[in-house]
Amino acid sequence: MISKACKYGIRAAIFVASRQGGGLKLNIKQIAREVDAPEAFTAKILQILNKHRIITSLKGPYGGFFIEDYQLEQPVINIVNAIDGMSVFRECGLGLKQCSASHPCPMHDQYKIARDALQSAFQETTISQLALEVNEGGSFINNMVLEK
Amino acid sequence: MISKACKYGIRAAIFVASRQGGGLKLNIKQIAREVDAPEAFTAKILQILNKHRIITSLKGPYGGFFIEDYQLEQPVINIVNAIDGMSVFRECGLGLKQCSASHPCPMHDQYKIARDALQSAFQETTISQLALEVNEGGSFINNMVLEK
DNA sequence: TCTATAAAAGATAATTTTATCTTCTATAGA
DNA sequence: TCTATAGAAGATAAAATTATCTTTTATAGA
Repeated sequence: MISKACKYGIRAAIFVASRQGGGLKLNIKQIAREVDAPEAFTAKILQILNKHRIITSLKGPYGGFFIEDYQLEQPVINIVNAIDGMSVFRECGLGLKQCSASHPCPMHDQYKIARDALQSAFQETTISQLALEVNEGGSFINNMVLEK
Repeated sequence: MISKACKYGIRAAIFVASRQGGGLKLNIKQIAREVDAPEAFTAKILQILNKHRIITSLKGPYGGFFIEDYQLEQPVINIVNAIDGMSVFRECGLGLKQCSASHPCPMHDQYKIARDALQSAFQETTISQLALEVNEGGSFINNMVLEK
């Protein structure tokens, strides 16, 4: 579907957004811990997100990651695009190099429905919406802690 | 989304189905060529499909792969299940280990729509339907040959 | 029974993705 | 200006997936 890196990236961006405000900055260690992602790998992903201006980073003491107001209203698909690219939303369900309405694979129509639904899901949802949901306690960006 | 192996497998099964009848058997070389898949890898995949009784194989001279009548009406999801398993249709869109209506990730509802659409696409389509489409010339299971 | 054929099984290799580790750079504050 | 902090960049490693190669097994026909 989408890569693990991309999923970590979305969770990380949501977390940063959920803590936005008051000049607060988050460091890699915190972010990785809170979204249950490997630290060094998360650092790489945050780097990409910063380059694509999805979040913002500042080096040095008191530095870290944060999200600016204008970045909050971006659709989640921007994160997918930054990390995986947009090809998932164009690729053939049966792996053909060219597959379109004019030269379709036999599952083209059915698959397109699912692929378009996926694209809409990411396109129509903003980072701030997800952060809000998490802050309201209705949803989660880390794994459940299992009771013993 | 689904693995390359699985896509090769679906294309191969459709091809075998499209040539079904008259006791005709197809060998690995032909199948791989016709569906534009690497030969040795296709052999492995056909092995899996045979084990799961999605297609049938016979060793030895005049042997090869074919599909029996009862196998033709199977939904394509059986192929996905044989090669990739059913987890794609259950997994969280943001990669959480547990994600459900009661402990959802913030994209749960939107993602579920796409994931369910994908499952339906594979569940509601049979191998014979796709083979028929290919035989009628309306769709393709190999890459277009580009004119020079 | 022997031989040729074709798939199955097993071993190995290449590639991609995920993950980690080390060094470099920017920045704040003393 | 010096030092400590924290991200960026680069190199390396581990794991998973894709792909290939070799050997074994089953089978039809001579």
